Amino acid sequence: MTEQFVLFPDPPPPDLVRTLDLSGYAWTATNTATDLSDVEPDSGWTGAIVSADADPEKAWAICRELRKRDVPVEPLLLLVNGSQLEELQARDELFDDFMISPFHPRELEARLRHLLWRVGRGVRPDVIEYGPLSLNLETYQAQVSGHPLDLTFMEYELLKFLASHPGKVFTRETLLNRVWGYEYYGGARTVDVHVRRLRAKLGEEHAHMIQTLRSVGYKLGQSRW
Amino acid sequence: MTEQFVLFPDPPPPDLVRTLDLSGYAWTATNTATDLSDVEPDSGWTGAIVSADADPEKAWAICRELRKRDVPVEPLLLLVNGSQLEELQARDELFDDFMISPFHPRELEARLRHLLWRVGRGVRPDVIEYGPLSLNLETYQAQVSGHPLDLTFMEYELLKFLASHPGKVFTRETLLNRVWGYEYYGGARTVDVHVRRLRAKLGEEHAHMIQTLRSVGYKLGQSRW
DNA sequence: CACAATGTGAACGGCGTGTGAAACGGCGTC
DNA sequence: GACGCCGTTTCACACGCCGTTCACATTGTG
Repeated sequence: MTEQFVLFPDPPPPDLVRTLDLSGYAWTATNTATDLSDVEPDSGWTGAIVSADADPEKAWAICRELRKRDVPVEPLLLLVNGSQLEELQARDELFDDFMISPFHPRELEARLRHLLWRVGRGVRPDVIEYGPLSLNLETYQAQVSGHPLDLTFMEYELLKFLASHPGKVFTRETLLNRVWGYEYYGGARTVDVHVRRLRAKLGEEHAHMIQTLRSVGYKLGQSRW
Repeated sequence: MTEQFVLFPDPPPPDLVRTLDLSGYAWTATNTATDLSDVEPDSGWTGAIVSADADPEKAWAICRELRKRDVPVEPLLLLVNGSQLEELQARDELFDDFMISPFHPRELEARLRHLLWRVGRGVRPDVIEYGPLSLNLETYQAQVSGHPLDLTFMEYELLKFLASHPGKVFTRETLLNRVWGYEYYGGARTVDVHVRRLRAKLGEEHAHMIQTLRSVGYKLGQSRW
């Protein structure tokens, strides 16, 4: 119900308005980002759609304003015409997605839906996924490639922490601090045993997801470069 | 820098190939995700571009495969035609961005650039770079001109220290103190052996990056004067 | 040419890690 | 309160990597 988009400019492009209305999205148009706070809904803006068609310079300014707020407006969809594609370069941080106008109404719907899904996932991750691994944080269930894993509490916590930072290496010391707690005082070999059990439960096929870095620690998966 | 994209299907759409070639992106086409590991570059795939135009069902299957790997392929750009936009619904997790074909070559360029930028900044690049050399301090990965190096702990530490001060010459004594630790007491020739192994692993092409200064010590790279 | 410094190959051995099993401790049941 | 179960921690031992050292070859320098 409280889907409220910010639109630029005011008045917005007719085809944009038409599609939003048909899709059931509410919107508010503006020409200046400064006075946005006055009309901002309590739940915050759902996102922004900025058309750079008419006044590109001002559109970029609006984007910057929207991004500079205490709570940046996300997602931000940019509408450009074909000749403006080069302008996107070196401005990657100012928008989340873009679309070439004139556009297909269904494309706008699809992009908005996908953008909302993406930010929704980012803000409140109730599941952590990495490759074949999937951790449901609400139900404490874990599975690899569809097969559920019967993990104990500590095993789950360790795997969750590793999967939250894929590719990053953690020393046993760090793992003890972050997973077991700062007040924990015990042997570092405890980590080894839990890693061993995790590998066993991951199965031979996925055991290598947790890698050992000799005289350093452990990491889950690999990040490229 | 080896930018290597995975393309589906094989052969890929001609306009896609043409644009990628013109933009200077390397690519590999495939019809099955299973045999991808055989041709995967050492540095991993840069991303994937899946065309759902010809065979939508198989395209979705490919997307799932690419996402379920131990190292998920990211970013994944989906190519659809206008009538397939509805199929995107409820499949948000299978792609990062989509584009309607036929497409404007500049749009493809812009989307790829923005996608690469996004995934690139997603992981905070805590890396040391010097020339073709690149050290990821978080994952303890090292590579020269795209090829990963399989370094041991001490080799990595030594290379990291040298790369942190490019062009500067260090005596064996200094290296022992700074890399091995101040309390270390052992023969200085240990450094020589590690330098030798580093040179070997750097490959003949880059072995000269570590230079010997007779009766002084070692340095990495050239000091510019 | 002589000597020193460095490169090279190989071998030793310590130490980090994997592995199996036992001990510990909390918690619920009888 | 005694017992047993289960998750966790600790211990002991074996294995193999890899850091270190040595002997010898090669290169460079006065």
